Amino acid sequence: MTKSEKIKALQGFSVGEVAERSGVAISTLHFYEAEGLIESWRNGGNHRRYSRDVLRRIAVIRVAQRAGVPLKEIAEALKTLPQKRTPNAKDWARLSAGWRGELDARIETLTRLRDELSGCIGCGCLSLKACPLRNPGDALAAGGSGPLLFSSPSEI
Amino acid sequence: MTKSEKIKALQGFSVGEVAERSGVAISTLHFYEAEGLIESWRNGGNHRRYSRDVLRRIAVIRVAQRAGVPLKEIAEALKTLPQKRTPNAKDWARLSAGWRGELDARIETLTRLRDELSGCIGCGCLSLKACPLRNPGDALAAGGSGPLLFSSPSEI
DNA sequence: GTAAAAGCTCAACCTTGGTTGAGGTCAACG
DNA sequence: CGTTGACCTCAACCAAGGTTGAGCTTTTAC
Repeated sequence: MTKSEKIKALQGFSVGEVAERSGVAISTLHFYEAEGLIESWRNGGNHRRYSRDVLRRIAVIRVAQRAGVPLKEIAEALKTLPQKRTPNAKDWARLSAGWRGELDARIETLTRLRDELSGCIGCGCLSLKACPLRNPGDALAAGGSGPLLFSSPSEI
Repeated sequence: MTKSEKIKALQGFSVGEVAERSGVAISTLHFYEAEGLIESWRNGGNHRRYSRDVLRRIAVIRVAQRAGVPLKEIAEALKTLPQKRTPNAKDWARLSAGWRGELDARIETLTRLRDELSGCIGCGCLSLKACPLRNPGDALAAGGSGPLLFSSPSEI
């Protein structure tokens, strides 16, 4: 860390600096703070100051969003990070591992849908009684009590 | 088709019947009609009447939604269906084939993200300079002019 | 020392995909 | 013929994830 970087670390980043370095709009940073996703303190003139850690936090938030995790869930996960010390690699890895499961599930759901869709392109999608798309696998597997798209195959 | 089914076909389904047979709320059917996704005519008392075709249309809409296609795009695609005759299996298959491409792309994006995330769980996600999650592959591949998450790897 | 740039708060607005409710009409059953 | 239940329209509301703008203060640069 250079001397000027040490000063930076003590004074903190301004909201504009964080926006530029993270690629996130200032309004989004305000929004994230209001939603409890990030934190800041204020300087004498009521301007926000951020610690260096906020950059990694924002990176994690954006990755989780890409994985399809809603902000509220991300906020919950971030609250499980240690408050006393700066989170380390292991802490971040724990969050990632949790989200990987959700991501796996989403990929599997979409992959199943794609396979069914592929089959139906060949068979005249949605026109045959046996079409799996008409009766989503999940609802069927759950015992048929789910909200079936069509109550009887003869409907179409 | 039984005799009563023939009468049904002439008179059309009521909105309540379509809701029950399709598993979609009445308010949603009104909404879909307002958005140009489905059509109806009116009986003497200004009540909506639907042709049997609407059921397949709704099935297709819901499948496309599951694939992540926004309603506006679905509406566009549905407008390419023949207006003169009842769409046949080939017509529906064409739409499905188009959406399959989008679905493929979404699956690939998520799969790449998962693989990167997996790597980072092992490596101490987001803490190392080489972490691919910090600099999404797409932006990099596009020539680096995209909105990079962090301008310099040394930021974190 | 002054002007521009950056920051502040708070409320309003945006899109997507619908749901809810008020106030009124239509239809079907007994 | 009356009373339910189904239907109508239109406007308001919801959640998520932000963006925009007005009006005011602070900081920075010349």
